[in-house]
Amino acid sequence: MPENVNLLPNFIHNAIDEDLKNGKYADGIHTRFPPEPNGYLHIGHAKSICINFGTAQKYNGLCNLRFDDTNPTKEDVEYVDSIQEDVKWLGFTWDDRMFYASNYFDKLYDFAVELIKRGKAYVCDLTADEIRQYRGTLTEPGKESPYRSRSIEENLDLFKRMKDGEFADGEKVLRAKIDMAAPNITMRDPVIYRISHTKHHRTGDKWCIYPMYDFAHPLSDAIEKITHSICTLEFEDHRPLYDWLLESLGFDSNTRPRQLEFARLNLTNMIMSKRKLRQLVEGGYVSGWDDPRMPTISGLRRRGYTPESIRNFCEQIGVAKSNSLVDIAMLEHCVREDLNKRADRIMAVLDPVKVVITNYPAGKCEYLPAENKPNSSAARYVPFAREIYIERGDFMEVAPKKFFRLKPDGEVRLKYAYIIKCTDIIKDAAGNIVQINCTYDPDSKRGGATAGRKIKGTLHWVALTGCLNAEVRLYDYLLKDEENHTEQSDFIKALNPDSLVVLKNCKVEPSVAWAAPGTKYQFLRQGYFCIDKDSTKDSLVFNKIVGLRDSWAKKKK
RNA sequence: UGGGGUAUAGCCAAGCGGUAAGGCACGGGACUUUGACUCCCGCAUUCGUUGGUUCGAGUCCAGCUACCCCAGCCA
Repeated sequence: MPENVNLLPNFIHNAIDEDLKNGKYADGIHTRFPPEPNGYLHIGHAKSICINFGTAQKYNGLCNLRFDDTNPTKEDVEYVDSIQEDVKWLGFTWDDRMFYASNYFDKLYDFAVELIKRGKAYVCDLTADEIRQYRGTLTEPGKESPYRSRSIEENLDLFKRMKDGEFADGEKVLRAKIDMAAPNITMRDPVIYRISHTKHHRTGDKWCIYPMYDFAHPLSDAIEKITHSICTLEFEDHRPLYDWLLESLGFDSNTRPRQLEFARLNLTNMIMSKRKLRQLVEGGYVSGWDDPRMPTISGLRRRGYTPESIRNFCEQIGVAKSNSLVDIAMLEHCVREDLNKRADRIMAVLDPVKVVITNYPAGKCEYLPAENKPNSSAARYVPFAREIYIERGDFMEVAPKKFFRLKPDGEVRLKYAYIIKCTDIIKDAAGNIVQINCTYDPDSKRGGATAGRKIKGTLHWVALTGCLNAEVRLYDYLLKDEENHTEQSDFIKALNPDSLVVLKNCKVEPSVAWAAPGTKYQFLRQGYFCIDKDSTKDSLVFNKIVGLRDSWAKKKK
């Protein structure tokens, strides 16, 4: 069952409504998500996926998954597998409609031949360098290739020989014959087929010529009967070519696909370019494509993000044409919102300091009932004993005015347990606090005579008895700067050196002992955490997904 | 003085000639055995700018400005 995405009203839907009103696309709306299998999908692709699948859903139409694999020098099967996994994980299905542009190579070849027959394409012998020179500049028109006026017969013959492998890479190309003086550079006789004696990951050695995106894409769309071909803004200049091709090959304007362009997603503090992400992986700056700091779908999944939260994020940011930089806080809000509803609450102490409750009997252990979730009556039992750990940051020897936590002679409530009072502290030779002694109020447990006493602060804790040792990995943004305007070459210098902090001495309550990797929890008062795939039952590893909102931390600033 | 786009709050973003939605962020308050959650309240006399049309303009027209994209045999 595909999940629903409820996109906000947007210009794409307005355009579709208009088309429908004008009697176009009477057979229904059909979109496609067309990744090139040359890298892992990231949150920006998630936006595109939600738009394409979400638009199809809204109009009771269909959305295909299509691998845009027209450049074998850059593509690999490793990526087609991960892309499928990621789209599925996000909650979408393509049923039996998974296609490859490479499936259409025969048809595409025939279309090219047809174009030649119609006098709208020619084989050009200019070198890549010469083509560039002939193209002109932004302000000056190009000039026509000397090969532009070859006869249809000669073009047909040459193109077939290109296909048959008679020429070396780069020796010849097939070009659309449009207008070398066009103000739009895309229309200055664009290359539509190039020679590349490269093995393709799907078609093997069958082909030594491969179609260019500008040729393959509109025709693949037409072959699949796509109605709305949604892509990003940088392809806006290519739309005239998209239309020119379909027009030139005689596709009916009432049913042929229409290209619509939206602004790609940018997020503050995030690296989104495929090339930079690859550089992070290959340079060892992160542990892989699924490093929890990566904006990849696999990274977010490992970090502990849920598909629901990502879909919801994509709904909330909207779809428009203005370049935007979305605050990462928006994404974080979406995970918190989702996890707040579903994550079990547990107690874990990340930076432990020992507390001894001096009037609590040695050797005694109580199992206290604790809620798992706000809306669940099911309870777990957490052991309580004379010696417990609390968070080092929850004690201050000299505390500021509004510090509701433990301080000398101060009282604090232990969540699910008793009210304790700090009586004295023990330090080592260097002056570090190694132990805090407290007394407890035996009647202050839930249901007890003094349970209702108003105590401002409540702390989480873990008893030494039965507690689990864990490693917790804390993540921060890969980029400290909100805006990522660094150049390709030096963005590495802008990386946050503290994006990963590993805590090895964390103490977790025993209830999580058998939890599987991927399980998400709220560590009370701290944030949401997820068991990492590196975790074993002997050594637990948690990823911090996102912290709880923290008005105290804000106040301290 | 090539072409194509985009400008509405700190960040996204609705708005389609009738008097500025919503979310995030932020600030204040209530509640609280999570300084969380939840709930209230506040947050654009004004829509890049200047003119024009109109009873009425963020919406229509003209000029100006700023920013983004395009000169791969990448997608």
